[in-house]
Amino acid sequence: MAQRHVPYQGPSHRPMTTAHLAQTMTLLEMNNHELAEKIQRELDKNPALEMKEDYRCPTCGKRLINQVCPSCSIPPSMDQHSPIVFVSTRRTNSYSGSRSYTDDKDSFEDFSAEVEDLPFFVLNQIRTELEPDEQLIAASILTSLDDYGLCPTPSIELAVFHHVPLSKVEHVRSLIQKCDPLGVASESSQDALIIQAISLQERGDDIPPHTIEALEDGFDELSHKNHRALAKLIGITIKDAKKIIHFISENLNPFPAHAYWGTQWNQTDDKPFRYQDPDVIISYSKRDDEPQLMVEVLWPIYGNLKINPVFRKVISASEKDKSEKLNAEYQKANLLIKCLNQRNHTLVQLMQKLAKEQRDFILKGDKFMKPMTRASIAEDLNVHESTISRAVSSKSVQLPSGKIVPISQFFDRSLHIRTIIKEMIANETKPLSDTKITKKLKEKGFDIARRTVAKYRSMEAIPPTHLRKNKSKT
DNA sequence: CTATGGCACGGATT
DNA sequence: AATCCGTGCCATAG
Repeated sequence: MAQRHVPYQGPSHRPMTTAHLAQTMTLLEMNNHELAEKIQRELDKNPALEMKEDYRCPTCGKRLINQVCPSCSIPPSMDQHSPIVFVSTRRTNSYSGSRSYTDDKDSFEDFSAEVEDLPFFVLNQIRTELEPDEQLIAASILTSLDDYGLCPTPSIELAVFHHVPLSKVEHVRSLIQKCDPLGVASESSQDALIIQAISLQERGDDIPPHTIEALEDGFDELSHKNHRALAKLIGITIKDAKKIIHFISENLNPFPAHAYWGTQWNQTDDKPFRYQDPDVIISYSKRDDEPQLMVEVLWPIYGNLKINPVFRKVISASEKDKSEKLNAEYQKANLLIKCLNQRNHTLVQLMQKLAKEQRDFILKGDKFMKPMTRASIAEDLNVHESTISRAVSSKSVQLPSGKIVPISQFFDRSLHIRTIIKEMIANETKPLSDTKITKKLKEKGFDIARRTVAKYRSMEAIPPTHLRKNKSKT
């Protein structure tokens, strides 16, 4: 890749008119929700534009296979670390004007603030993965959540109610349980805990051996904190049993609704959580044993934007004064389409880079976040940094875990240190003071000031030393 | 006296 | 040019 250290953008580099540039910028800034509305508006007022509801690649026009464009997806190379990136027409729930926030913005907000947000939050995470009938089931499960985030209604009952096979209900439920407040909509606390433990294990966290067994078979003993009975039941030492109980009480949450969910949007503004559709979805498929990342840049509308084919003929057929006006509309339509392609291109490039650089973060979690700046990305991609800024702004991405986070989180400079601090405090025997944490971090090679540790701590809502209890560690 | 939180400054980032 | 973030200094609480 040719490196250009002086970012240069000008007419000679790419034949762009100023209008083209300006519009690309505006479009780039928008997230899919805004863009969908914008496109709808253009569609309404410009007869030269036409939306065709077939499934062709928005970028190159080729027919999509499995919602994936065969030629535009950046092909997987031998290198496992390069993710597949493509523009996807997968449906999200925000679609051109069908749910307009402008009309009933207030009522919608009131509604979501008043009703417990959790069901919405969860449903929106998985809506795109569900068939329409499954969505119904999901909705019904989620609306019957109790205050703890559990759904005590047995699956069979739901199956009967909806006249669907039991396996289907169970399938939907298991999908829901993997959503953000992990274990949500489980039938019981026990199930919720099991799900959480399994997913922690899958994520590669250290969990004491036999934890899952203990949860499955020795739940009574666990809840009474009866070390001895538990140890006997599973056939482990009392010490290990204590470890398990400690681990569970510190890391798992029998009441999913009480966990912090959606914190990444909450922490900045104190407004109640508001769900936002992702603009990008990252998932992975296991191939061999290395997961292959797949990045879908979502296309904001169902169909494809095209120039209305008859429009051209109408232009030449009409009289001069009228054709001027039509021609202008034609140009405008053309421009919009070009700019949209430009936007897609930039987004794909950006995500390609991000997914490659932050692979560990995406797969393994916050701890593996690599600090990076927008400027460095811009340099690598040979675009102006403001371009990256715009592309990143107000967009969100759904990670394989189902969490939806703003793309700007990929540029969080302190996230990895914060996670390490969190971990240190979680594992501390006796409360560590900020100074001690600072020292420990220095040993690990993180040179940050004591004051900064304090800041991070408060960001993570961890109480100061003297308020933290002594944790007896076996 | 030690540990923390508040305020504000300067440099980095956007 | 505007904003964000890390840090130092100081007051206050324990």
